Amino acid sequence: MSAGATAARPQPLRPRTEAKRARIVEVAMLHFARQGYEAARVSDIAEELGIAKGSIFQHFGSKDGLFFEAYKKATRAFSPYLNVPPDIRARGFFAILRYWLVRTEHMVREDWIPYRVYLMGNYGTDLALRRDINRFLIAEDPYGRVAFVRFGLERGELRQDLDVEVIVSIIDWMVERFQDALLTEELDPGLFRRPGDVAEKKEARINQFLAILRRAIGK
Amino acid sequence: MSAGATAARPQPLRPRTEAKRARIVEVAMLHFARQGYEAARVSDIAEELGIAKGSIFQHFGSKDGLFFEAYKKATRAFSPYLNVPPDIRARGFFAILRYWLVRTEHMVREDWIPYRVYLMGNYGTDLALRRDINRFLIAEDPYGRVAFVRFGLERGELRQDLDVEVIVSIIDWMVERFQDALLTEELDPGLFRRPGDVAEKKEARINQFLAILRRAIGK
DNA sequence: TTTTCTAGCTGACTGGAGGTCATTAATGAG
DNA sequence: CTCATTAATGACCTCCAGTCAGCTAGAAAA
Repeated sequence: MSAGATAARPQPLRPRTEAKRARIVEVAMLHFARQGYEAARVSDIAEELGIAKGSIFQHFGSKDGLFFEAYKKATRAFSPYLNVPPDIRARGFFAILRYWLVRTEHMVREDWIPYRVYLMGNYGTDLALRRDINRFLIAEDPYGRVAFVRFGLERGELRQDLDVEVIVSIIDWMVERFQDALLTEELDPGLFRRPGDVAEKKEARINQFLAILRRAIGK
Repeated sequence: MSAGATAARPQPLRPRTEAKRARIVEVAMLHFARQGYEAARVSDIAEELGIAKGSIFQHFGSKDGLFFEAYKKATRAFSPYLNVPPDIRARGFFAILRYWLVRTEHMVREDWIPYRVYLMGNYGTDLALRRDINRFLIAEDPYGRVAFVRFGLERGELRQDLDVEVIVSIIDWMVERFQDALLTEELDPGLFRRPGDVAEKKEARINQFLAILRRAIGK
């Protein structure tokens, strides 16, 4: 455990080395996504790449370190909030949010590899790594959450009397809850009793969430 | 992995057996809390109890199974929402919530053993176990969240046009975020820049959260 | 009390995982 | 071509969850 992320690397690294690291992370992401953190085997990853297991440890220090890189790659693969079609953007903060909520489902299914790794990082790792992950999210803000909230504030759609962090936190929560619900459904369809009304219910949920959010943080 | 919780046990179990299970779970909780899931050793737990490691596996099937029992015990150790002094209760839903938010900090520090195990269950376990945990929370509702929300609805303090589940979900989120912030602070004091203003900031945060919540779900 | 039965306990054992390191190979600058 | 540095290898190590054949204690039956 202990994580500590990647080993320090002061020099800029040769390009070939960088390329190899990328290949390893790519395959690792797949294995983590398919099997979960525990069940993923470093030896399998090495075998699939046709390299020695030792190499992976040389590059990433530990399985934790490898996962952390995979997690970072996964989060970077997602589109920032403000990356939406111009017409949606023109309609403002809440329209953008709705756009992404509706999309979430597609993303979970289509782009499931980074998605699962991302979820594992949020829910499925030990507290030690979680700390590094928190740091990373604060430092990089990969989905441009802060910029998104600023956008809403500048357009006058959001209340001015709240800390930006608080608003960001609320957005996070909503999106996470939504993903969580989708994931749970996927893992355990029995939770949704009547399979017919899932779609409607989802639509209704989105509307409820957005309405709540408007009242909570909207002007 | 695979979890699957405890082995099936149709018979009611002898009292001595039940007592021993309880002792094991007790000690396990402590070890998990102190060392985290990964670092906790089943053999250490056995040694501390003066029993054979094999016995633990006989009782709980796996380390996962043991953790799940510890998690359940931890959650059951917490007080339900509605368990507050009468004068607080008389002041209604939001007063109760404030009461618990203010207490959270004490609880994290004083009652830290179940607390850490609880947090590990929420954040720090593999997705496989998370499914069991979700089921358990839905089935048992250990802190009486649903009853609490009903209380608020009956008093007319909450909007009638929202699903109970949605309100419960929002409450959960807020409490979790709060705990998370406290835990993060504990793990990494550097995140809070000026150490002096933490207390005030916390007070301010509680107020902000409650204000947001009132607008979001209050009548 | 004695015998029988069996749930529960034991602890040596295994398999397989992450991780190490001395050695070897590849790379690129001069 | 030479040499210094970086990367790759794979045999090896350690450690731990999980197993299992046999044993024990205590309750029920005789």
